[in-house]
Amino acid sequence: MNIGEIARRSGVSRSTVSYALSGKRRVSKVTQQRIQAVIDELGYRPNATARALKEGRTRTIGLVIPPAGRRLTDMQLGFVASVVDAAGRADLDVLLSPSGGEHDRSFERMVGGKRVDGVVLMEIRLEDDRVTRLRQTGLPFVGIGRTNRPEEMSWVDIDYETLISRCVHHLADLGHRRIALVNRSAELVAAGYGPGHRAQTGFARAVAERGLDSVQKCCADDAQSGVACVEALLGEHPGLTAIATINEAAMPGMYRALEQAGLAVPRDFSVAGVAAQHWAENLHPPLTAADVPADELGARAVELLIQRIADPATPHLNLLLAPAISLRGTTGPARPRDPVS
Amino acid sequence: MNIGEIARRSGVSRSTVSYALSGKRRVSKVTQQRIQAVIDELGYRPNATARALKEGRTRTIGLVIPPAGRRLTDMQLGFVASVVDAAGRADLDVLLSPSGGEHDRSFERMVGGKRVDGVVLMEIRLEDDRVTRLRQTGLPFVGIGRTNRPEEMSWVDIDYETLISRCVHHLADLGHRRIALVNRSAELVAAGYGPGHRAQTGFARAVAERGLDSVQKCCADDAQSGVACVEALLGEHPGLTAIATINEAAMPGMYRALEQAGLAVPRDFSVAGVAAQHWAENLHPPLTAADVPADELGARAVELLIQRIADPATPHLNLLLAPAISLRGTTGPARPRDPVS
DNA sequence: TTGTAGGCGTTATCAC
DNA sequence: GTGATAACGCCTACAA
Repeated sequence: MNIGEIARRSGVSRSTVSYALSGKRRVSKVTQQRIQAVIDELGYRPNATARALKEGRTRTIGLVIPPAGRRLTDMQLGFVASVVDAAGRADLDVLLSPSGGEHDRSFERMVGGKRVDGVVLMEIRLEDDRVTRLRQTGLPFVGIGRTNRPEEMSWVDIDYETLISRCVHHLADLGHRRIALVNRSAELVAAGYGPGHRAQTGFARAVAERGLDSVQKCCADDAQSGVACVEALLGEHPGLTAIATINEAAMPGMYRALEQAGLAVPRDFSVAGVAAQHWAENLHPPLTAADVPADELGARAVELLIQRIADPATPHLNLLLAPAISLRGTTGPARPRDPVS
Repeated sequence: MNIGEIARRSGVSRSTVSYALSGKRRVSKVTQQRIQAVIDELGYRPNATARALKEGRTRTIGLVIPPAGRRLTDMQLGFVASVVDAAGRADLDVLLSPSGGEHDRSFERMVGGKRVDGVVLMEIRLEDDRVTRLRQTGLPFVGIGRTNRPEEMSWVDIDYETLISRCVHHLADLGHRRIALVNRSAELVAAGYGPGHRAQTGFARAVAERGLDSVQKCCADDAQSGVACVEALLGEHPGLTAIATINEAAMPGMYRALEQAGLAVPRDFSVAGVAAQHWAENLHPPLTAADVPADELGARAVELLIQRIADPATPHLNLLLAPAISLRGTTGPARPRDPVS
């Protein structure tokens, strides 16, 4: 079932059918109707592959997500959902590539094989081979996140450095003197994951500015690791009264460990973080956090990408968000731990 | 940059380059190396679109997920992850289509435009237009879930009817006489969502077999709705001592409502359900539940699909899983509520 | 061992 | 207002 068959049955040429469909050339009303009748009868739809070959574009964007095996955080999920949603609104399809490091087969198929018109890249590292590869091919792409040389690409990102710094200042304002940073997983940070490093930077800066005692810890992205992490922190640092974190997925476990240690939040212990708005609101208790508008970010990334696809010569655009901290009741005045009971 | 360019620079014909690449014909060592050198130098990769057009297949499968706007449950997420993972292992790419009802544009592009070699369908309804459409086009597809006429398609599914029935029997064995079923959202059930209906059936059957008092309630897929749902149940049914549920996403809220009502689990109130294994284990407290192996299910769906793509005449295969209930401590002997305090 | 040529299904240019 | 025809880039009979 192809355009030739429709043409034959309608008694016209293939080009006429094509034009009847696209409207790029006037077609007489009668032939138009005759063609439409045949199309409806046979349920014909143009072959997208042939069209893509002819037009030189696939009307598809690639979405590179963290590699298989790792569970997506709520924020990442929000990115994916909003990218897919925004693409759909623009009648673009989304091809998924779960790939992390270099030489990933699905990534290479997508990029090398020109399967997509552009790419949205998630979980970018400070040095990122995928960015290098994409720049080399000239395929339009937009990062949700950025590398060490952000001026070389288009991206949207969260200003983790500023946000974690604000968390620390907020906690310091409440009188906390010993604060811990709970980061993402050690592997991720070791691999040069941007937010992990920038959170460290912002934390270190704010802690220095306020002259606080501090400790940093990496923690895998799950509840159990959150429990272990906080247990360790409490054990090793008796004076600790507050945590700042960018690790959403570990939060439920962190709460649990505090509870089991007999520490009430925010009476005995404060927690502030950076998290997807939806997630922060639905935690129990709701987390005082810089609310990352994950949905908006994905949509903006797609907008930028569509722009770059339309005109690859567009200068690179960036969007660095530093959403305000929403107070939700997990932070309060510092109170020494282990009071003489 | 195409195969002709490589051929020209290597001083051979296009077919020789093609054969050098595919290995389907012997090529002398010297030409082989000359060609390879040029390819490496220019970084040539065959155009996937052209290849797809020629070969009549795209090496891509479609994955139809619940429509945008709704958040995926942990189980659905597990399906997506395992489908993507399994597809990747078979060097297949995954095209995403978030579409629910009928006449969805992205679904129609995917199916009508022959953008994929086969489709994995999620969240199937008892009567499902997408299934009708796929059957009509003849495109191979596999459901994660099944319609009213399961013999007409290939699918993998969870036997919610049996599992909820087992939950009820388990609770009845513990002495519970008044049990509630917390279902998925009213919209989903009204739309003919299979698991919702089959859970009702299994619940009704088991309740009748054991002569129990019962109540069924729909609940949206989020924590807040879980709170509201359980509050309503406790208020309207003072004798209630146990809940059976298939609503993962509402679980945290259900726990919270019980806690706020002063009911300890499992001492004062029991909960059993059907949930992704990963989710049940990580709830706090871990949920006594029939552990759905979401990862396996997605992988099996892809296996079936690959089989159907290879040979569309394969008879339909099914896989109906009824995993055992893992006791994790949210169910215990019935104890009357509102004891004279 | 290599080259020639046709065709996958579509769009768009040119001609009538 | 409509038709013939040449691409798009690749694969693969068929020929040499």
